[in-house]
Amino acid sequence: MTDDPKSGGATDLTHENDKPRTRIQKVNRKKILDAALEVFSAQGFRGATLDQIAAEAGLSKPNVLYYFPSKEAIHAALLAGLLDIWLAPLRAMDPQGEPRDEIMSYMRRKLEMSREMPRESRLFANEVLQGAPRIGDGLSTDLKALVDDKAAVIRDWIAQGKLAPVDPHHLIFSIWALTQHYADFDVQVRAVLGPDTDPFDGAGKFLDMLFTRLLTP
Amino acid sequence: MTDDPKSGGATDLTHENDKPRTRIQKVNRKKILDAALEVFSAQGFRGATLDQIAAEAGLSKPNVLYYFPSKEAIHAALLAGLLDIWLAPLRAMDPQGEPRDEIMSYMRRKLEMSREMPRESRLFANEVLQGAPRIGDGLSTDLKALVDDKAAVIRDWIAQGKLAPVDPHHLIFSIWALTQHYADFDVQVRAVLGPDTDPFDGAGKFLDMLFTRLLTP
DNA sequence: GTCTATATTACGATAGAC
DNA sequence: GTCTATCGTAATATAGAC
Repeated sequence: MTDDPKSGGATDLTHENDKPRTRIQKVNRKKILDAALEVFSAQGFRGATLDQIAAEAGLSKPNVLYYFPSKEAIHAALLAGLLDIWLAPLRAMDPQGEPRDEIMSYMRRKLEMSREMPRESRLFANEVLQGAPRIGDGLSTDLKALVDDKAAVIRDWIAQGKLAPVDPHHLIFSIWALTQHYADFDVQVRAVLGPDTDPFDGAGKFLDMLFTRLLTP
Repeated sequence: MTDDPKSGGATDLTHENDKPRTRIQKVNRKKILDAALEVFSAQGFRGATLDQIAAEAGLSKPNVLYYFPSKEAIHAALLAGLLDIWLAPLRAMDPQGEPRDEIMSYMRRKLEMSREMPRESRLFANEVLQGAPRIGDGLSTDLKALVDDKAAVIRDWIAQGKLAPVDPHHLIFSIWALTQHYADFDVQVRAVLGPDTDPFDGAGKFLDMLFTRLLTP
């Protein structure tokens, strides 16, 4: 890995720029957060142990706690940026754009995130499924505000006859449900399809057809 | 929520008739399983504690372990019947019936289960989300067999021009995803819709429209 | 910064009185 | 059948040497 302080891919939840850090601090924090994402997303918060995270990160347990004050803090650091990353594609929906293109693009981008970032999806699913104890406020403030905003946009589009009349909120829920399902229920989907079928290939075609039919006036 | 020993209808996972038991055994086993469903579905297996289950059941912890040999055994008892209950509506899909009616009825019954049995839905979601460590085999055997069977039925219907051409497996996945979302992500849905809107009313209308449009040739 | 050793609690499960 | 008391373990977190 080359020096590259400004780097940070799509999956970067590390907030490495929040505070000044030495190089080794950045590297180790990143190792820990990646390991924690692996373990928390697969086991949930309570199911995960610091031993597992330390092993996955290739560090000793006390060393992990040298970089983060507690298990809770590691989890919080992961969740902190997640909602923003998760909602970026919805935020990008352009009121000036062509309605069906905008919605189809959103859906496709969301499905792509399920394929590329299944651990993040499952981390989020674990949190919400258990009542969102550590992210709950963000749902009824930030999330609700954004969704209400975009729902109003969709409502306008419908009023202008550019979309079939559908409930905007439930339209958005349906995109979440259908795309995240392929990340969150991955084992079930693969168990049903068998080992030789890629779930996302079929999902892409199916969801294209579904939303085309749903949205065409 | 924990009392009411005489109740017990659609949600009965207790298998009370498996072995002969005295009346008090039946009552207490049922209390424990209901409490365990409450706690496991909200916290996941590892997040749940016997203390919580015992408190919810109104029994002491050792008394809980008098009726079940271990925490694991309580969880297993809950999961044992769950897959069957969960798939009963799909099993009921009739190859002789009118295709769109059959699929619409399946979807509606599944949405109704999300409304009436959200805890069971979340218990299942927790299990699958974490890789189905305790139910995995059932997915690639029983579940796959049933879904493949019904997928063949749907394929026939399509070949006869009675349905729009859609991938049968992904059609079934879409029903699961869209209906279970309202149980599994309940807190999120309610946070977005606000306290005065019933998610399931809107969901029923929306999903009726969605699947009607999808399935009409 | 990193480690070994350890303090401390929480939890699953058992013993044994009643 | 039910309870109090308790054992043993595993998990979070800290102390302190290097």
